[in-house]
Order: sequence, then structure tokens, then C-alpha cells
Amino acid sequence: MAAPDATLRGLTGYRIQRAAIRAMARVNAALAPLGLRRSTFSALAVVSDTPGLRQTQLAEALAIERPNLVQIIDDLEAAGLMVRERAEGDRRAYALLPTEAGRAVYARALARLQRAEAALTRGLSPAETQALHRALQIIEDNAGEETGDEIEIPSA
Amino acid sequence: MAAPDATLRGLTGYRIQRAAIRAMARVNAALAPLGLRRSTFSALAVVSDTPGLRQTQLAEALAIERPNLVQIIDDLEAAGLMVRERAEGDRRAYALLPTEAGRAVYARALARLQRAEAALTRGLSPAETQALHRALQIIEDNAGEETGDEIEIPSA
DNA sequence: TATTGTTATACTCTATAACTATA
DNA sequence: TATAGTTATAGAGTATAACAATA
Repeated sequence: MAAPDATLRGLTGYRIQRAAIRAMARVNAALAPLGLRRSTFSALAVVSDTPGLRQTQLAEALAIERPNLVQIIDDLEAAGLMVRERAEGDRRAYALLPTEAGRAVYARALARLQRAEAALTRGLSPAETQALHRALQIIEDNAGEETGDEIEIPSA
Repeated sequence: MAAPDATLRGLTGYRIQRAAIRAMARVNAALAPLGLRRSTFSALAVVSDTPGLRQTQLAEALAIERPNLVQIIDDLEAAGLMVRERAEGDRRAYALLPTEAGRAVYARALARLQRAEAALTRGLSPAETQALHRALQIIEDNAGEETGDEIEIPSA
């Protein structure tokens, strides 16, 4: 018997989980000095790149549930990095816009993250990193499909 | 502007997170019919492959904190899949052992997971999957190192 | 003094149901 | 009747401090 977790190490899902937990801790550490978490950073990034989008659209882009987005936007608004503006033509909706401060913090956060990314992928060539991204996309897509697994259809 | 999350997609950390969240949901779904979660499965796997190890050793193998392991072992014991036996020579410690039922459930869970893994990695060649594992290991190792980042040393 | 397992606790992330105000 | 945003809530996963029993 090799390592006690040799069986688990043979499972892609387990490896992704282990790498993700540690990588997320690094990302959090890189963002914390700017008062951001992963969730607030990613929201700020999408809104900065696509100003004016609605909360529902942002939730879909980030693959999070609408209710969970509320606190994220609240935090960004409280920090003065983003504003909710009533959307024209639909008074139920809000258009999300970054403030000047929000754009500045976004740029600083992105720079910090890119340094953290370089540390994370040290030892991987650009081609290997590219291949990693491709593999992760395939897995995300595969995992996002409906399977019908576990849906028992009575045979009569 | 391409997709609203184009910037985020350029970040390895973000891609790992997205893939991990979806993959873990699939793993949970594969384990749920057997009454297992990811945490209880991985504990059962390590103990089945390395019977007799201590809780501290198991926590280290799984990279979880000792307090969080208590409930996991409690659940496995309540399900009749594992037992705590007082360790010989050290009455503070427990040797963890799988029951017969535990070994049987482990085998069934592993088979289910391997089918789920095949679905997750559909479209990736064995070589690509191998390269993915290697890349994830490098990232896990890189992220686990101490950096000294953010430790401000007063210059005088 | 240090270690093993434990308790208590807290924080984050995620998910669902139900509400409000609009459409 | 449906949609946008919200509230309330619950469940995991993870983390730390402190305790009892033992070394």
C-alpha cells in the first residue's frame, strides 16, 4: 500500500476538490487586503466588464442563485464599489454599474490575482495551463448536463 | 466583449472553482443512494485501504481538521460501516476499522463513483486525464506552500 | 508539557420556499 | 400568470479555542 489516499487520488473528482480548496484559500488571501472575497470580486469583475447588466444576468453568469447575489451586491454597494440603478423600461429590475472606486479596486484586485495565479501554476508551461483550462471546461460542461441517472421509471 | 465572464475565465483559480462545484455535486449525487457524502466516503475509503489508522492520521490524509472528523466517524459508526477500537499501547487513541458492511458499501460506492468519473471526463483521452491529474497536483502543492506574502516586516 | 479525541462555536457558501412589486 | 429582486432559513464544509483523558 502506497499513500493512504491512493484510491482517492485516482479519482478526478477528489483531485479537483483538493486543488480547489487550496487554490481558493490562496485567492481569498490575495483579495482580502482589498476587502474583497471571491464572490464579491467575481461580481465586480463581470459588472466592470459588462456594465448595466441585471442581477439575474449576473447570477447566471456566475452560476449562483439569485438570493445569494443580494448580499454580494449589498456588500459591494456598502463599500462604494458598485451601484444599483433602476433599469429603464422595467421598474422591477436594477442595472448594475461599477463606481470609479469600483473600477480602481477591480484593477488592483486583478493584478494581485494574476500574481497569485502565477504562483499557483508555477511549474506548468503555458501550453499545460491551456490544456488544464480546456480539461476543466470539459468537466464543467459534462457535470452540468442532465443525466437522468437515479430517475427510476417504473416499468409498468 | 465576449462572454460577460471572459476575464474570470482567464483565471485558473476561477475555472477550478467552477469545475469543482459542479463535479462535487455529481459526486454527491452518485454517493447519496448509498447514504454517503463525499466526506464519509473518503474516510471510508482511506480506512478500508489502511485499516487500523488513527483519527489524527486520517484527518491528515484527508486534509481536514480533527474536530471535523468526529462527526464523520460518528456517522459511519452509526451506519454500521466503521468501528472505533481502542488502540493498543495508547489509551488516548482509536484504531479505525471498516466493518464487513463498510467494505461492501465501499466497493459499491467506488464502482458508482467510477461510472460518474467516466461521465465527468467524457471527451478527455486517458493521456489528457493523466495530464489533468498532474496539473492539479502541481497546483495543490504550489497552493500549499508558505509564501510569506502579506507578512509585512517593518524595515526598522 | 504535549497529544488524542472531543465539545462548542462561528463563518462561509450554497440551496429552496415564499414574499413584494412590478410586468 | 410570470418575472426581478428580496427575505428567511437551512444545510454543508471549514476553522479555531478550549477541555478531559492520557502520555
